[in-house]
Amino acid sequence: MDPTPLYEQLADILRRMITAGELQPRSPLPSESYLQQEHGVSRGTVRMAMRVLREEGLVVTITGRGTFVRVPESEGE
Amino acid sequence: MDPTPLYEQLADILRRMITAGELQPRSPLPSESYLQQEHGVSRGTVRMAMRVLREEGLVVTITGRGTFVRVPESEGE
DNA sequence: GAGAATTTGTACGTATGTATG
DNA sequence: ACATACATACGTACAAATTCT
Repeated sequence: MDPTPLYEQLADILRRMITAGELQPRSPLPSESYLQQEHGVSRGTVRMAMRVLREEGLVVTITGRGTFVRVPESEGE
Repeated sequence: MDPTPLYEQLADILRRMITAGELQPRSPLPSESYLQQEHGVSRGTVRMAMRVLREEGLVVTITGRGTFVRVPESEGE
């Protein structure tokens, strides 16, 4: 029952890369189009995963730039 | 007793905004995602309400743009 | 500065599955 | 069986911001 949704699975993968230190603070996550192709999911699904991480305060997204691992000390950046 | 379905209720609200002139011809209706959050319903329910209004000829929807109050004189626009 | 390419943001279209009354 | 309502997941189109050539 209730298999974990794809966007949750993708969020899990990215979350681990962050908490494991593979992705350092301020470093960019792979772009949406990359993740889309790499994981064989739609852009909407990628964006849902990103939203999960944003809501957890793990990443920050900037239009036209990308999504970055959040610096712990920053409230707004 | 069949309480009025949510999508009918939402259609009623939007229809009133149009007939009351709050929403002028060619002006955009609130987006699906906005209505979704604002009324606490799913996107499917919002879309059903929109379909009702489209079938009544009250609004016209354009992919990637939005849904607009129909101009009375236009058959196809 | 101009123009193209990249990246994220927003909006609608469609399909499927689940649950409830 | 059927209508309602939700969630997930695919797609297309267009807009905005930034970066690169």
